[in-house]
Amino acid sequence: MARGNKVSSAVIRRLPRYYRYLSELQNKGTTRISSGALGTAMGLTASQIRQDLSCFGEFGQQGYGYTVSSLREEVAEIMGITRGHSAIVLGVGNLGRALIENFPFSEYGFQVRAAFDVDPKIVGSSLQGIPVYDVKKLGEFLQNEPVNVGVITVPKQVAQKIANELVAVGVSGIWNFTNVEIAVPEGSAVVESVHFSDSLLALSYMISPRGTGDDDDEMDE
Amino acid sequence: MARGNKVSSAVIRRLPRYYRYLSELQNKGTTRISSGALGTAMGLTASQIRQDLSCFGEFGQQGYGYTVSSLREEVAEIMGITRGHSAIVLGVGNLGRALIENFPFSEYGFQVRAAFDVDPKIVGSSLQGIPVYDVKKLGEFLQNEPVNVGVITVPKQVAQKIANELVAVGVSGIWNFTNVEIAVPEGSAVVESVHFSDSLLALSYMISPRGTGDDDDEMDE
DNA sequence: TAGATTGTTAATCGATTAACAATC
DNA sequence: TAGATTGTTAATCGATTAACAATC
Repeated sequence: MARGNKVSSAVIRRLPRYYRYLSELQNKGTTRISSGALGTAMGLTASQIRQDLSCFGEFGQQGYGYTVSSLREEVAEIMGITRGHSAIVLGVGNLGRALIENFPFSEYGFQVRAAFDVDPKIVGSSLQGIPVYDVKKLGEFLQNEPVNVGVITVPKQVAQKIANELVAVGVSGIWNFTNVEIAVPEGSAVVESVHFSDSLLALSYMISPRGTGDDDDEMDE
Repeated sequence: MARGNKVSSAVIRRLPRYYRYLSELQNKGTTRISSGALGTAMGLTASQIRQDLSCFGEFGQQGYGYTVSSLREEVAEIMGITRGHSAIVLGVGNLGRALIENFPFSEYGFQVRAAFDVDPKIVGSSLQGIPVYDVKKLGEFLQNEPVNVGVITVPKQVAQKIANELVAVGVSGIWNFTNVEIAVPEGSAVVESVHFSDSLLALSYMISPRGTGDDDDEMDE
């Protein structure tokens, strides 16, 4: 077990996929699986799966494989799902509202504590039981109730400004949905961005006659 | 110039970022840039940038660097922005509506032709001038007006079903926003997924005490 | 026990970085 | 011309795959 070593970004990005497949297997009633079978299902090699898991410990049994439910729980633990994260949503436009109303934060261990906006028409209301406050009250709110993650769904013009405020009060993660690169001081918060446009442009490349791409089959299909 | 070779996924994923930075530089009025300066701005090495670009041609000039506007155009061309893609949106819930109303498809060369839903309350209406049809009319619509990309924002239970219909009528790309893996027959359509949950779970890992991660600084900041 | 499958070490492959001749 | 910077080839680094002893 090569624990303690730095875990590469490639491995971190595969963890949620493992979790997704393991959850699916569990729902189907499958109780055990080998690295070989999981690899076939996911389009990865058995070697890679065993290598990936070995970053975190020993979860299998020789001659048997892995118990689906317990491996799933281990992966959940590794990713920090059980850590009881709290979050706030900055910007209750279409996207912010879509996330609050439809995205199952709690399934991933996050509790949304509040949302913030500038529009007086929605400030004071609540969505799914989550109160919407004036963004001016952000600092005040965070002083009383520290949160781990800020979800940025504001217009891109104010994204960096909001990020600065979040960093100032010591948020540890920023989940950024705007199409700009958020800059934070070295070692302050971690920024994870969902860049819709990057994704669409990659797709555009891949469907353009010349760029059928080599890989990527490894992802889909 | 190593043209004609297969372009790796890593390179394809960086193209949109190049485009983003070049657009920003252009907006700032910067007319020329060297691979060194661009690398510093983006957190990449000059070598990598030159290596990446060399997959597609020669765009610079020794002793000078690159002309921002023309490199930007070249990258746009490479990604297929100028190709005049058309798209339809499947599912006009919160997220579908958020995309239609806020995401600048046209900026990336996509024209949204129609949206589809099952809800009789919205079927027949239009958003931003885009008509919402009954999903039953999907096949009929596509016969008369072929589109390149289907954007899937339906509930995940029906995602695969919709994907099958899209593939059946020969769509070349699927932009999937549901939290499931879409399966398509080998060599039919390209699937590009925006997995919100994968992103949030990666963030969860990174903010969890043990998993401050090694890399990723290479991405943010 | 025999067969299966793990965790890990070694080999391979690919991607990133460094170096440098060409040249604007 | 001298300095800067490209495109490309070679060197390094890291990630994936293969192999295999350990063992359930």
